[in-house]
This record gives sequence, C-alpha cells and structure tokens, in this order.
Amino acid sequence: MPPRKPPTMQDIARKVGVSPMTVSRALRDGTSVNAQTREAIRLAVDELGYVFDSTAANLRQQRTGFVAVTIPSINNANFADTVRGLSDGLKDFGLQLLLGYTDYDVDQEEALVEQLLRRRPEAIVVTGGQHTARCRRLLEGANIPVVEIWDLPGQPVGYVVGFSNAVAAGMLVDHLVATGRKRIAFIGGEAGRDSRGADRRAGFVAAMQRHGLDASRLIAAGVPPVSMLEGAAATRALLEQAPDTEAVLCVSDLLAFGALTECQRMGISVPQQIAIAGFGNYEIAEICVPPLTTVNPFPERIGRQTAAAVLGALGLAPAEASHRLEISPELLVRASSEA
Amino acid sequence: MPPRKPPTMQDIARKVGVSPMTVSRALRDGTSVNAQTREAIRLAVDELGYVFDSTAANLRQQRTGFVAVTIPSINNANFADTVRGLSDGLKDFGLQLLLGYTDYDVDQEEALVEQLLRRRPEAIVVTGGQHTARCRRLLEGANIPVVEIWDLPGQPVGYVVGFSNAVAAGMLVDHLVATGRKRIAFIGGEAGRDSRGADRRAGFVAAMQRHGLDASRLIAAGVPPVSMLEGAAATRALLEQAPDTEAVLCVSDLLAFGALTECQRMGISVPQQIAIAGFGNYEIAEICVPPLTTVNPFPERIGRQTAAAVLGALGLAPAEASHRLEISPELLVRASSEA
DNA sequence: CTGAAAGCGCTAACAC
DNA sequence: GTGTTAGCGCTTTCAG
Repeated sequence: MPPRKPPTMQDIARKVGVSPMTVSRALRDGTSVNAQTREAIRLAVDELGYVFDSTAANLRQQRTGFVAVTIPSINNANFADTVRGLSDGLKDFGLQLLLGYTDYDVDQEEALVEQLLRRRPEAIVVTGGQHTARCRRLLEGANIPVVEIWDLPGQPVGYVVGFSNAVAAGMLVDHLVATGRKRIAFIGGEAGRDSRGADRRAGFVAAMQRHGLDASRLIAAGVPPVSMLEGAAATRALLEQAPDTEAVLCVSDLLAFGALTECQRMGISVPQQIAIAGFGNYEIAEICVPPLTTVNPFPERIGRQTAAAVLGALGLAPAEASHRLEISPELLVRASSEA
Repeated sequence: MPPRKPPTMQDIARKVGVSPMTVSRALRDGTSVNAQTREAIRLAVDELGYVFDSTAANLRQQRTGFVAVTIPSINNANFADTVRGLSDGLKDFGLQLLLGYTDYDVDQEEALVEQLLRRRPEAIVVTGGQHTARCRRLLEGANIPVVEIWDLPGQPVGYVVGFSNAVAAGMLVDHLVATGRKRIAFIGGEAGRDSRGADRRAGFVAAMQRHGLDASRLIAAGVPPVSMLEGAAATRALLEQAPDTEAVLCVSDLLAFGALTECQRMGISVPQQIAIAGFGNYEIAEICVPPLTTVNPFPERIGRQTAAAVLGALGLAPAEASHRLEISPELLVRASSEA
C-alpha cells in the first residue's frame, strides 16, 4: 500500500463536476450552495475519504486557529487544570491549543516559544513572568496577544491572569503564626528554576520577618519539579537538623503530603507536634488524613479567564477593560494546622 | 499599534539584496550559501524580528512535523508520563506533539481525531483500542502511521504499544488470593466509558472465577475520570454494604489511596482488616502509609516505545520488525496487602 | 448560486 | 553559490 496522496478539493470537484470553489463553499456552512450539489459533494467526500486540509486554508487565510501555551511541566495537576479551563474556553471558537512544556527552564522556554511562534498561533499564553531577553523580544514582536499567567509580572508583556505567589504564601504564614507557631520552616525546590516557587519562598521570608520571626529555616528539596518523594526526604533532613520545628510550609501540596507521610513514618503527630501547610489545593490535600491546610489559586479559573482574555483580544468576544486580572487565592484551613 | 504583518523572506531578501531562495537556504543548515551573505541575512533576520513561517513550509513540503496524540484526560499522571516519553523521543527529530483529550468518550475521540487529521500530522497516536466506526475509518484512511497505546486491541489499526489491562488486574487478584483473601471487591468507574478500566474489571472477574471466588463485589465509583474522592466514597458504600470484605482492588492508585484514607477515617486497619491494591504505580502509591500494592505499566516507556515506532514508521530511525509491542506490567507488592 | 484568476510564504527543481 | 519558475491546497475577490 504505497502512501498515495490524500484527495483534495480538486478531486471532489472533478468527481461531482463542479469547480473547487463550490466544494470549498459546500464544506462550510453559512454559504450559498445548491442543496443537491451540496449533498452530492458530501457524498463524494465520504466516498473518497476526503479530509479537509487546514494547513492550506491556514496559509491562505493567514489564520491557524492555534493558541500556543507553555507550561513548566505536563505532569502537574494545577497546570493541567489551567490547560483544561483554557482549552474548554477556546474550543467553541474553533481555537485549538498548541501545548509545550519548558521543564521549569527559561532557556527551554525561549526555544519553545520560538518553535511555537513559527506555527503562527493567533495568541500565546506563557506560564510565569520571567523570560530571557530574547524570549521577551520574541513575545513582544509576535504581534499577537500575549498572556502571562500564574504570576503577576512587574513589567508584563501583554495580558496577565495571575496572582501574587508571595502574598499567598504570606497568608499561610500569618495563619500558622496565628495558631501559635513560631519556628516555621519552608520547603521548596532549589532557587533559580521555578519562579513561582521562588516567589512563595520570598513571601514566606517577608511574612516571617514581618512577624519578627526567624526566616532562615529554608530547605531545598531538589531541582524542580519537586514532588512527594522530595518533600519526604527534605522533611527528614529538616527534622534531623532542627527537631524543634513547629510548622512546615511547603511549596506545593505534593511536598506537603510527602512531609505528612514522613511524619507518620517518624511517629510525629500532625498537627499536634508539627503543623503542615501546602500550596495549590491539589485533590490530595483535601482527602489525606489529616487534610492539609493550603491555598487555592483556582487553576481552572485561571485557564477560563485566560481564554476570555484571548477571545477578547482577538475580537471573538466582548473584551474586558483591563489587561490585568488578579485572582485572589483562598486560604483553606484544614486539620493539618489546627491549633 | 496596528497589527502590522510580520516580515517574510521577501522582506529579508530585499533588505540584504539577494533572492528569497538564498534567504531560504541561509536559514537552514547543510546548505551552501556564501558565509558573508549568510551572516548578513542573520543580521537582517534579527533586525526585522523575522520568525520563520512554518505554515508555508508545511504546505510546500507536504510535511508538518506534527505527531497527533489523543489521551483520555490531560489531568492524569500516567498519561502525562506517556506524553512526556513520547514528546522527548520525538523532539530531536523535529517532530512536535499535537495533543488533544477525549474525556474518556469515543464520540469526542472521533471529533478530535478528525480535527487533528485536518492539521495533517505525520503520524497519530491514540490511547486505547476502541473507536467509533467512523473514527476507525478516519484512522485507516489517513495514510499515516497509527499507533494505539495502553491497550492490546483485537484488531489493531496499525501499530500497537500496550499491555493487557485484564492480565495485569489478574496479577493483582492472584496476589491477593495468595495472601489469603477471598472476599475481594473491585472499585472502578462506571462501565462503558473507560475501556482500560473496563478491561481491568473484566480481568478481575475472570481471575476471581478462575479461583472459584465470588466476583460480584463490583462497585461503580462514578463517571470517569474517577479519582481519590470517588474512591473514598465508593469504599464507604462498599464497607456499609459488605463489611466482611477482605480486600479491595481499585482501578487506579488514586482510587486506592482514597480507599485507604476512608479506612483511616473509619478506623479500619490496612492491611490487617482489609487489603488494598491499586493500579498504575502513581507516585502516591509509593509514598503513602502504608504504601500501596500496585502494578507498574511503565507509562513513560510506553511513550518512548511509541516514539520509536513512529520514527521507524516514518523512516527516521531503524524500524522494529514487529508492529506490536507488548509491555509487561510489573506487580509491586507493598505493605497495603501484606498477609 | 457558481466559476476563474490570483496568491498566502515558502521551497523543489532546474538553470547558470 | 545563486536565481528563476512553479506550485503546495486552499480561499479572497471579482465577475457572471
């Protein structure tokens, strides 16, 4: 079976005895084509197994129907929820996601953004507000709507749908302090890769200092992405070094759950001996025993709002007045940090 | 700032004083262009902020560099691992994933496959071996390599990289029976949506019958995707209806973890009073307390092997002899099912 | 309601 | 090492 070329509108047209233009019209709706002709064309399409070639249409129309998206990791429920919200919000408008992941690396982000822009997306959504200089130039020069999400960049490229990771981390510190904890540690990934994680750590430090507390219990759990296993290992290291720690704030619920399990293995009771808080409102934080105090950044809402921003920018839906939408994360106090 | 048209090779050519063809050559490597000319073109590219338009090249070359992939859900660590393995395996060959999700629905799969094929991918990878008749026809007629993964379809469309979900579930049953459990329940999503889940249930039933045991403790935990919360709720229902249950086999580790937490809340000891087993070797199964017995289907390996199959089929790498690669899942016995 | 001509931005093929 | 011509499969535009 030699890979014969797929049929084109020409082939349909020849078979039905009309011009390719009529085929083109018949395949879209809202166009005026004789009902019988249209039916004949439908039939021919079926018989020949014709599949519309959007690459050709894209070139001709200078519209691809792509919205490019970069996320740090494909294996992260928070970002997955954002992508789902975004995808669902765009699909009714014929827009399709072109997704890539950066592995928490700005150089990979730069390469990815360039690769994505070659596909001529109609808009581009990037997770985070930190980019290489060239990446920034690429985004600015693309002449398409740019949305930075999951962050509040100081100098946004275009649209922003995000929240302050630092403020959200501060909410957790305030809560832990309010329940009487003073010796509080922060567990996160190594600095320099995950800028949202770095912001959360900065927010932890700032809040601790605001309360006049020692902010030096900072544990690096490894190169992002860090997850449950790293959280457990870091917790063990922490409790060996500083057994008097009263509370642990983790950069994500996944680490926090790892911390919880390590406490269980070490026979340390949570929250009596140590309080644990996470970040992200992952499903596990709600269901584990005890459930984890966390912050909900509304990942899916970020996606939906980003979709709204894109649609507005493309003139496909009424546009919002502001180019900047700040989501208010919600503190969720659960048993893992009870007083 | 009117959205001016992005510069084309024409613009570069004019600026440098060469023909567009020379620009085209200069932008690729392995082509013979005068070194100075090439440098001048590089410079002009930078100055004008030119970004290569692959939509045009795709049409001309009749090659898009896309590999289409469908997965049931974007928010699933197993499929995410497969996608990562696939993406990593393809990217060195200039192939980019075009990803879509089906929401565990064959009709959505059909619509998605059609939409993806319009983009003229060079290969298509679909998760699962069950399709609507039309979807199957689309796949067969696309004249590109088709790979079905995570399953072993009876009548494959093309390539297969998967495993028997039924056999893997049987391994878990055998283990539970070997540790002395007889009254074993199965918790999964409602039938008819998730075919891998359905296969696992079928494997459970077959194995139970093989052991001469009652296979009627089948709990439906809701419409897929089902996860931890559904697992917990289903476990509560199960233990109210059938408190003498000795073991629970769950369709995934996520449900199994939900089951574990429900036991913890109900004061039921695992594995002493009840054994729990999951499926998928998610991170949580390894780290929770007690860790969960499960089966590792090697999701990332599925992705890497799928990449190899695609590359072979496209002649970009040495091809395997067989079109069918069966992965052997590994039983991981952990404390949640100790005798 | 239908068709002819032109062209989207790039590159294969063929000159020179 | 470089240029010219043609055309990928559609759709815009204009004419009928």
